[in-house]
Amino acid sequence: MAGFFNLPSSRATTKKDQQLLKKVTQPIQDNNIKLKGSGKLIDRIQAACSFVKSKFEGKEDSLLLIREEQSLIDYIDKAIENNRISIDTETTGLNTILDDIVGICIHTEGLKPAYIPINHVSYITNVKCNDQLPVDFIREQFQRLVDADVKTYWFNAPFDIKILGNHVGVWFTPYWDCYIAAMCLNSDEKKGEKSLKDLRNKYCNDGKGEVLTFGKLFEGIPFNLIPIDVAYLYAAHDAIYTDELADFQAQYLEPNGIYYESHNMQGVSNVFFNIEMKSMPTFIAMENLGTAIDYEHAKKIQEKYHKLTDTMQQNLDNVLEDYMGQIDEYRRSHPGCKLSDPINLGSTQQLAIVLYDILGLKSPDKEKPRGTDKEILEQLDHPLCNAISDVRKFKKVVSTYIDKMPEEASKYPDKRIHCKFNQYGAETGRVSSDSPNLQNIPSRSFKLKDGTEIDSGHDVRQLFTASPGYIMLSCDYSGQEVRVTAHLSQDEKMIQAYKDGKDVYSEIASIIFNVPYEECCEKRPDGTYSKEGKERRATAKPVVLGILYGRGIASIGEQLHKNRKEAQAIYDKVLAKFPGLAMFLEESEDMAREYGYVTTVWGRRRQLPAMQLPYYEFTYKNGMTPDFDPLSDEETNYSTEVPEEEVRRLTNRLLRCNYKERELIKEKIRQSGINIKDNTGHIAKAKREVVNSRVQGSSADLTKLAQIELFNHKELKELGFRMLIPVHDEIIAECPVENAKRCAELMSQCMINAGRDLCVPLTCDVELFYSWYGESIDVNTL
DNA sequence: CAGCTATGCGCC
DNA sequence: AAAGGGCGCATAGCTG
Repeated sequence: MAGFFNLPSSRATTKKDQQLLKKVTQPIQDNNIKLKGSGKLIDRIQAACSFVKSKFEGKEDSLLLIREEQSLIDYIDKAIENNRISIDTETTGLNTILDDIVGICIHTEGLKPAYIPINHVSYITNVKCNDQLPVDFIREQFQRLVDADVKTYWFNAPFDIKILGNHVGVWFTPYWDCYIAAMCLNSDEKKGEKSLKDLRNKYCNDGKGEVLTFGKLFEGIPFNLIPIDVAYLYAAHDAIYTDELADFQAQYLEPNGIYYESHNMQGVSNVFFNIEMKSMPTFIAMENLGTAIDYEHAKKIQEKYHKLTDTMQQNLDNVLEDYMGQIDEYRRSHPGCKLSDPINLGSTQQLAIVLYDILGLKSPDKEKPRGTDKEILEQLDHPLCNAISDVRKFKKVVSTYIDKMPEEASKYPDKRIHCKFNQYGAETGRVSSDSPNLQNIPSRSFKLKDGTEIDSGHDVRQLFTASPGYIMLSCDYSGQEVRVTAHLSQDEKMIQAYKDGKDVYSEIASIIFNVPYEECCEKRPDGTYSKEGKERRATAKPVVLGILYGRGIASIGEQLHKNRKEAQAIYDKVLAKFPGLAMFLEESEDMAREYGYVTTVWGRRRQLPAMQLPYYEFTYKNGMTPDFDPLSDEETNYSTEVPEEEVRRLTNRLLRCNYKERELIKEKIRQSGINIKDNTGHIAKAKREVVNSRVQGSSADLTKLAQIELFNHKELKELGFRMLIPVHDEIIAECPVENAKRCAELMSQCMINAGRDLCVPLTCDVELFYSWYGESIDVNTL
């Protein structure tokens, strides 16, 4: 294995290399790969091939190409014996359902990394290449790994697992995903530098070899067109990189790892193995199953919303008519201005010109003098702004949801919508979703300027429907984040409130509105529904979350329509009522400052390096200290380092003065030959992230634990229960209609059980629908 | 032409 | 002085 990395330099350092690289990275002129005459593509393939071959000359024997049955059998035997294998797939694209598998890279200790070609096609004849093992045989062999429960190592496991599942027919349960491990170990891994190669170079390369940088080589060339004898040279790396990276990570994450104890990795290891790796199959299952779409309903609302969009656009055009004179006038007097012809009010730049330069309006938001967001448009309350607001709302909902969802689903043979869940989508540990994002589907209605209410929440959500014979279940944690906060803070009053079956949002609403607790609940003590109570609670909710996420007093006041003083009083009163909460806010900050990270209930970490930065950093310009002597030979003479004492003095001076003075003092310091790096902004942001990360991260942990519980529940499985979409504190699922009652009970029970480690009770609300957010079905009527 | 950023906005 | 956190996506507009 060590010898494998003694490769010749893979960087395009020679002139010839550079020319070759340039050639192969030229854009493809003709994307129609079926066309034999697509000369450009053929040129690029040939160029890429000769480049790879020249780089690997003489090294072909360090890699194994598996084209015979016995060869694969032997390899699988060895992997079973080792109880470990790394797997990586090569495909024609990134869609695990629509694209196809091209080959598989595997590696196990004691054998060379190997490549199994499956679907390579000659780029000249467009005919499938010879000597590729049949898929049925590969399935049989890989199934042996599954049956023997061999530990499988991957990078971005869900992708490869779905590819192998959908196109080879074998479903793996992953043991180790290096990507997820990397995020658990350092959630701060820089964006865009999270690829296998990036991470492997960062942590395993120790300068012992150059980076293989021909990742771009095959960009735009479908991998199945790369000749096998070239493909295997390139492809077999990934499995071995996976191994290297996993070995590095295991030093921290495996209980017998050398850094496990010394770095207190118990919590992180728990999150990796018992939350992340265990919940991974739940995401894989949801992505592959997808969600049914109600195409009839889609057609109906498409008609309705397109028509209304046209009406709104027409209305805007009419209003605009009145101002065309002024606009044309401006065009004449400002040649070369950015107004297009015809004018595009969807452009924020052009709209700003109209509002602020032509109409002479003044932004109500001092921070955004040329802002055009909905708050500003609303406050301007100008006929043009009002018309634009209406158009925007419709365009958003039509383009992002109503037109998009059916279109997205139609791509798939099963006509269901298959999004992607990014299990570690947020640095806090939250899941995100894309292609399409199913976690931001409208849930509320919006109002038009004329007062008409458009119920986009119901209209759009009902696009998502239960499979035939099934019914949808939606179950959400009530007050998930605040309950988690009660546990994290160990605030006795909060805990007691929950133990008494009270709602903390309502408790805080009673402080804000200065009315008894009972008048701040959605339901009165007699069980009847209270509109005012619900509203008060609903007002308190963002205030509570605001406090948790470091929202400023002024901003809280704004939301409550109170002045700064009143808002401060409310803030103080809330913290006085829950002293443990106040302490939690402080202690979390201390934790971040001391360790550089904060933790969740279950041990997840989020790195916040800004918390350990000094407020200001100073360096002497040009490395010249004030006593710089150009004739001196002493090296210290060139130091850029400002003495500690001086740093302290300057920092104090900057911190103590007010905002106005600060810029002046900064300028003075600069003039004295010192550069200033101001970290106060980063630190302030990190301070706000501190508490949020703990609360949001713990909530994410809890929801993932719930998914695990639901997925592995034997009875639920037998009842045909299956999850569809997790939406942060809520899980959408479906089950056969006849099992609805039992599934609803179990669903709620599982989700509550998932939080058994918390010191507060949890409550979950289940609802049943035939379509998401459609008419609520009473279990007893089924 | 793709790929990037800025702005705005949907959700929890 | 004032500052809410976490996402993904559509559109406009710029760049290479």
